Amino acid sequence: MTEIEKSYNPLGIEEKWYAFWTEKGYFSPDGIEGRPFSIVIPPPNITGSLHMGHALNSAMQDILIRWKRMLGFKALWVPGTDHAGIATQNVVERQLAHEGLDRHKLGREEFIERVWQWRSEYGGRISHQLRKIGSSCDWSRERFTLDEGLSRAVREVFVRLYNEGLIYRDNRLINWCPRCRTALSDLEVEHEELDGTLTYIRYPLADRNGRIIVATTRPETMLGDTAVAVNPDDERYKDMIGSMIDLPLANRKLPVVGDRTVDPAFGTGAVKVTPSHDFSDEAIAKRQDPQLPFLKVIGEGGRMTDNAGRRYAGLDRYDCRKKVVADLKEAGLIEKEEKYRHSIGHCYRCKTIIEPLSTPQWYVDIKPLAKEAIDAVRDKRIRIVPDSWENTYFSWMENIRDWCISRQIWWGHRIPVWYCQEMRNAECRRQNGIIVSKDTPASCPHCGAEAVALRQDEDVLDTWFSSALWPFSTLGWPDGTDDLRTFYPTNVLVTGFDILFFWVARMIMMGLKFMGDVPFRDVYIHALVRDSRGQKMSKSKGNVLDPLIMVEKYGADAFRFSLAAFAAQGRDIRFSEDRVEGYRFFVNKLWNASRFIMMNLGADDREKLSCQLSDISRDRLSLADRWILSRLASTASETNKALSEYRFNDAANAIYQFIWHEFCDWYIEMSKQSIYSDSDEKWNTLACLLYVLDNSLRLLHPFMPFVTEELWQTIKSYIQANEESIAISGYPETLPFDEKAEDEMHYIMEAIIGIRNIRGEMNISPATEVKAVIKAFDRRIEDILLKNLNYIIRLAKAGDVQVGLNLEKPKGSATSVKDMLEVYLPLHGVLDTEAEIERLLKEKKKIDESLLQAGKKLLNEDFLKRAPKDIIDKERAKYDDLILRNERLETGINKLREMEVKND
RNA sequence: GGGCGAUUAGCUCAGUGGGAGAGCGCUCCCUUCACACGGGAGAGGCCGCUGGUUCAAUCCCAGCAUCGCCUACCA
Repeated sequence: MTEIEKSYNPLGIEEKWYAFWTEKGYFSPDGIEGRPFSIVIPPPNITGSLHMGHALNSAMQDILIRWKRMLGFKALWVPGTDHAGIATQNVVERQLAHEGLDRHKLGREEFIERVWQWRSEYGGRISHQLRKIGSSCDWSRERFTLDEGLSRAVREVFVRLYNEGLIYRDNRLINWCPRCRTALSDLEVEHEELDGTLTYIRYPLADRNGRIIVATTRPETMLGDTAVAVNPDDERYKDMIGSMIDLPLANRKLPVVGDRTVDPAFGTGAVKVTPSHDFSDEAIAKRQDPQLPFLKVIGEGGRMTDNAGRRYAGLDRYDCRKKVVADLKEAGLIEKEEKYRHSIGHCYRCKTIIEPLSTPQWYVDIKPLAKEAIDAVRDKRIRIVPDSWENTYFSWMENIRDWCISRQIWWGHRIPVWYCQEMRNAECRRQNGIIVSKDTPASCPHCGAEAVALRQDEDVLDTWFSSALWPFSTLGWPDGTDDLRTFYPTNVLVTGFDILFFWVARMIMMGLKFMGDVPFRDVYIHALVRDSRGQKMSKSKGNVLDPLIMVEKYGADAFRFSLAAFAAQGRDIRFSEDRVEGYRFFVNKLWNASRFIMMNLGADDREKLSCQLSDISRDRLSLADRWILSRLASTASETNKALSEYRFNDAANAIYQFIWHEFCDWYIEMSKQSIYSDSDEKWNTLACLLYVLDNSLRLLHPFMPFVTEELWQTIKSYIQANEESIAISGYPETLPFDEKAEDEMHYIMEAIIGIRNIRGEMNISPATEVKAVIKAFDRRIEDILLKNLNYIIRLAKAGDVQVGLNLEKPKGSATSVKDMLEVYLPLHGVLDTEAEIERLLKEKKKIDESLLQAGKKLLNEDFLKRAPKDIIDKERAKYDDLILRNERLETGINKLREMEVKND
C-alpha cells in the first residue's frame, strides 16, 4: 500500500518541480528534434508586478507551449521585459525626489546609472513571479529591450528607415504631457469625457461696430489666438471675412478668416483660432494663405509663457484660465457660460491633461508600412482569433497617422542622430547637419567636422519602437542566428486587445519590413480581467486581486485552471474567487482519485500490472473498462481540437467533466467491484485505472503542471514510463473509440439513475439496501442488463435485482420510466401512493409539453415537405419515444389510482 | 460622430437554425472501506423588448431599450 496525504497541499511541491524542470532543461528547445513551435512573450514592463492580466496571458501561453512540447514539437517560449521609458523614469525620479534630488542635478549619465541600478534590484521581479505560476519559458533566452543586441536592432531599424525616407523630423503640434515633459504618440493619449464649461466670449470688431461671439472650452488659450474662423457659406458671418478684431486682454488685432470645417450649427458658428495649442486650429492656420501666425502661450511645464503677456506669464494654465475668465467678466465680455461635457486627452502614464504643443519631433511615415500589414491580415498570412478583431485592426490601420517616436526623456534608446555644429560645406547644410548612424560617428560624414562638433540628439525613442522589433530582435536579429532561422515566424502571439495597436500592429509592420515575413501566424486575443462586478481592476479602486495571493490560497494549478476555464468569455473576464475555490476542489478530487488507485497497489504488483498494461486494449476488458477508455478517447480528441482553436475553456471543461464525472463518479465506483474481489479481473481493472489516470494527468498537465507531475511521479514506476517527467511525456491524441461500449453503458447508467431517482425522491437512506425490478423492452437490453447486474447492485445499492422482459410491476412499487427500460422499487406498504402519483404526474406533464411541440411539427405539412430527412426522422423517433413513455407513465399512474381506491 | 460587444437559472457565464447547459449558491437524503475540498437526488429560465426571414428562431436580419468598451481635430 502506498501512503499519500488525504488532501493535496501545494506548499513546497510547486517549487520542487519547477526547480526540477529547469535543472533538467526541459524548457529549452535545444537538442529537440521536432518541428519548431515558438512564442515570444508580450514583454511585461520592468516597473510592474504580476497582475491578473499577466497571469491570464502567461497561463494561456504556457498551456500552448506545454501542450506542443508534449506533442513532440521543438517548443520555445521566449521570455523578457521591456524598459518602459516613461514609467521607469517616473519611478526613479520619484525616488530621487525623496532624496531631494532630481535628474538634472544628477546629470544624464549618473541618472541612467541609477535607473540600471533600480532595474537590477526590482526589474526582475515579474520574471520571478512568472515562475511561480509555472510558466515554462526558456530563461536562458530571456531578453530585455535595452540589451546590447536589441539596442543594435533598434539603431539598425532607425537608420534603415531614415535612409529610405520613412523616418523624418518635423515641427508640428504633438500631444505633450506637461508633467512628464515629453511628447506622446496619439495612442498614448487616453480620452475621457468630463464635465467642462463652454464659455462664450465677445470679440469686438476693430474696424466697425459690433462683435463676434466665440465659444470655447479653454478660455486661457485666447491669449494665443491669431484669428477667428467662420464658415464662408454662413450668411451671418461671410461679410465679416477679412475684417479685423480687437483681441481682448492681449491688445492685438486678429483677422476673421473663412474655413469650411467650421460648423455653423455649433456654438455661435464662429471659432477662435489658437494654432499653437489646438490640433484643428493648427490645421485651419495651415490652410490659410498666407498661413496664420503661431503664437505659443503655454510652455513645456504647462505654464503661460511671456507671449501671454505680463499679467499672465508664469501662471499655470488652469490658474490662468480662472484669471482670464475673471478679467473678461470684469470687462463685460463674457456672453454666457454653459455646462458642457466633452472629451479631454490625458497622459496614459500619469493622467495629466495633455497640452498640444508645437515642438520638433521624429516621426515614422507609417502608411507604406501599414499597407503591407493590412495585406498580410487580408491574405490570411496572419490569422486574428477571434476574427471579429480584424475589423478593428483594419479600421485603425487604414486611418493610421504618422507615429511620433521621439520622447524627451533619458531612459531608453537614444536616437542615433547627431547634429553637425559646423556645417562646413553645402552638402552638410543640405542635410541640415543631420547625421544618422548606427555607431557614434568619429567625424561629420558630410563636411568632415571633428567629433567635438557633433552633438547627439538628446531624445530617446518610444519604448514601443523597440517592442515592435521583439519577435525578431529577441531571436538575434540583425544577426542571422540559428534561432532566427528556426523560430521566425513565431507561431502565435497571445495578447490582450488593449495593445492591438500599440504593439501587435507595429510588430506586424516591422516584421514584414525587416524580416520580409510576418512575425507570427496567429494572433490570439484574449479578454481583459475585471473584478467580479465588471470593474477594471486598479489600485486606486482597491479592487485588485493579486495573482500571487491566489496562488498562495488555492495553489498555482487551481488558479491556472480557473484562468483557462474563464478564457472564452468575450471582452471581459469577471474574475470570481469562488470559482478558483471550486477548481481547488477539483485538484483535490484528482488527488484523491490517484490516492485511491495507489492505495490498492502494492510494490509487488508492478510486474503483474506491466504486462496487463501493455495490452490494455484487448477484449478481456469489462464493459466499464471499455467504456471509460472510449470516454478518454473522446476527451483527448475534444481537448486537442479545442486547444488547436484556442478554446481554452472548452478544453479545460472537457477534462474537468471527464475526470470528475466520468472517471471518478462512474468508473472508479464501478471498478471497486472488481478491485475488492480476488479475481483475475482485478489486474485488468487496476491496469485500466492506471492507464486512464496516466492519460488524464497528461491531458491535464498543460493546465495544472504541478499536481500532475507530483501524481505522475508516484505512478511512474507502475506504468512503464520512459520519460523522467510528465512535462516531456507524450500528449494523448488519437485513442480508439468504442461505440458499442458507450451504447451499452448508457442502459446500465439509465437503470442505476432510475433506482437513484426513486431513492432520492423518496428520501430513502443510501445505507438502505433496496430491491429492484427492471423491465427491459427488448431482448438486447435485457441481455446487457443481465450481464452487468453487478454494477447496478453496487452503484444503486440494490440488494436484489430482477431483470426480465415480461416482469409485472410489483404491488406498491415506485416507478422510474427510462429509455427502453422501467425500474420498479417495491416499497412494501411504505410507498406514499399519493406522493408517487404526484411524482409521476409531474414527469408526465413534462412529456406532455414536449409531445405537444413534436406533434405540431409532424402535423405540419411544410415541415414534412421542407425539413431535411434526418431531422424528420429524428423528430419521428422522438415522438414515438415520447408516446411510449407517456403511455407507460399513464399505466403506472392508473394502477396506483386503482390501488388507492382498493386501499380506501 | 463612427465602430464593436453584451443582455440566457439567484450569482458568474458557456452554447446551438430543429428536444435550454455548466460552476457556484439553494432544498432534501447520507460521515458507505479515495475524497464532506465528498456522494446521491431535486427545485429554479416568456434565452432584454418589438417586428421580419424561415417549415422551424434563444441562435439569422432590422429596429428599440439598457449597459460596457474602442475610436475621433464638435470649438
